[in-house]
Order: sequence, then C-alpha cells, then structure tokens
Amino acid sequence: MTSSRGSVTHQLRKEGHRLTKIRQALVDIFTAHHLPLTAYEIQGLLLEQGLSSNKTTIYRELEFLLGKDVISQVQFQDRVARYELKTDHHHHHLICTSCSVVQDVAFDDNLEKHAALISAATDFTITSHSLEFYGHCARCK
Amino acid sequence: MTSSRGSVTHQLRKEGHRLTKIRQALVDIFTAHHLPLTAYEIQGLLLEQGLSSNKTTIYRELEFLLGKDVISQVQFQDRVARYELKTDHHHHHLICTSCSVVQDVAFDDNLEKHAALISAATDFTITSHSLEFYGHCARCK
DNA sequence: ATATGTATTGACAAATATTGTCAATATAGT
DNA sequence: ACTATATTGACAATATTTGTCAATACATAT
Repeated sequence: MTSSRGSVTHQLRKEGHRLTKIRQALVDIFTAHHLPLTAYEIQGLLLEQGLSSNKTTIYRELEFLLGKDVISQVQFQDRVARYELKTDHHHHHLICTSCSVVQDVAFDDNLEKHAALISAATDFTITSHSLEFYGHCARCK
Repeated sequence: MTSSRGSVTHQLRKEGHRLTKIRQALVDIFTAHHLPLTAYEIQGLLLEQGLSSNKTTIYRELEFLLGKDVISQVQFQDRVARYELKTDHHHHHLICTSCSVVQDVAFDDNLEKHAALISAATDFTITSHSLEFYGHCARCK
C-alpha cells in the first residue's frame, strides 16, 4: 500500500495489467501531488504533459486504481469526487472554505482505536473513516 | 441552535419569514427524522403528507434553512447532499456501505479540542469538521 | 521487426444531482 | 377582502459521472 511510482507500476505489471501512457502518467501524477485531485484537475495535468485524454478514460482508470488500492477517494462538501495516493499513514484534510486549498494533517489521536471501540459497542463493523476539517487558511483568514 | 419544531418556527416568524406549508412541513420532517435526508427523500416524505412540491423549491428551501442554521449539510461518499437538523451535541455517522443505513454516533473524544490544537499549530482556523465511519451494519455483516 | 489477441481508449449519449430564470401563486399584515 | 412581496412551479441549463461500442494501442509470441 505504500507507493512509490516504481513499486506501483511493478505491482500492476506483475498482475498482468498494461502500463499505458495514461496509466503511467496517472501514477506519476498521484505520486507527485499527494493532495486529493478531481477528475477534471487530473485531465488538466495530463494535458500539461502533452497527453490529451477522454473524461470516460479518466473515470475508468480512477476506478481501476481504486480497485487496485493504489488510490483512495475522498469527498469534501462540494459534490466532486477527489482522489489521492493511498499511504500507510492515514491522514486527514484541512479544507479552506474560501479558496478551497487543501492541506494534509497528520492528526494522530488514533481514531482507529476509537473506531474499534465503537465497533465493539454498536455491533457495526467499521472498515474506514474520513475526517475533514473546514475553515480558513492562513492566507484567507 | 437547539431545535424543537416550535422554537424554530417561532424564530423564523420573528425574523419576518413566512411559514408556508412546505416550510412548516420541512421543519416537521427534520425534527421527526433526525438522520440525514437527501432532497429526493425529502420530496418523497412531503408527498406522503399530501404535499406535492417542486425540486427547485426543495433545494431553495434547504438553502434557506441552511442559512438560518436550522439544518446542516453532510456529505457521504456518494455524491448526494444530505441534510439534518442542527443539534447542540455535535455527532458523527456510521454509514453501512452495503445497505446505506445511517446511524448517529455520539463520539466524544472532544475532537473540538483537537481542532483547536490544530488551529493553533497550523495557523489554519478550523470552523467545523465532519467525521464519518464506513463499514457494515449489524444486519449486513 | 511484425503480427495478433485483448486490454484500453475515445466519441458520444445518457443518467443524476443541482442551479438559474421568470412568471404565477400564496402568505401575512393592513 | 386587498395588497405587497416572499415563495413556488415549470422548465431549461449546468456539471459530474456512468454506459456503450467500435477503434486503437499494448505486450507477448513469432
């Protein structure tokens, strides 16, 4: 689940998947930008690299990478899906409600432990969680 | 911000807003169902009460109630906005990824305190946060 | 280097949620 | 009941995401 570009491409290839230009570029993009990106932004970044691509392809490829556990999907208050590289250390996000800038927070009060407690107490089995903080960034406050 | 039906309608009326059938019914619905509802579900619930309504009206009214701090908006992993009555005690949600059932969790590890710490450490001013747990409910596990 | 099977892509249409506009209607106070 | 205007409905438009199917490109074998 840790993810340098090399290990990811190696894994995918080993599983018999093709390493197309777009797929390769996507992995590169996700390893370079460690913040959540929208499909639209991703398409733009691909274009900057000279790779024109179709929306359908982007979404399909994102779905693929989600299935391979390479990336994960996060959802903020707007209704747009965002995707980021899956990392070992679970982290959360600070989202500025003025300028929409996003930063990671390595918030470590082991929510996982709390999740386990909740699982035990409620007979609901928690498999994942998402925590987002909204507010104003340094520039906007 | 605490919200029995009476206090809300009183507040709105005092501010010079009209108490239309739909608005009244919406307040009723939100006080009755304390779980997050989609615009579509709300329209259905209105219909059950014999109130046919327009989508545009629903969204506009939800916007209005958001502005009045009567309800708040939550966003799960699907791309649909949900709305629930704003309560004093901040709470979170358990969302079953199989059957989509939602339950509240009165999770009390004062995330607020942690938010304050983060604010102090990062010069990002946190105004709100949302924490959702995904997994499998008792019925689906 | 070339050919081939198939995974991947693109073009386009369609589904879904949400927002904008403007005329019609209903509410609250007179 | 009358009136000013807040609210509503009808309809179109936008935006994001998904489905389909033929065209293309990748990886392997030749």
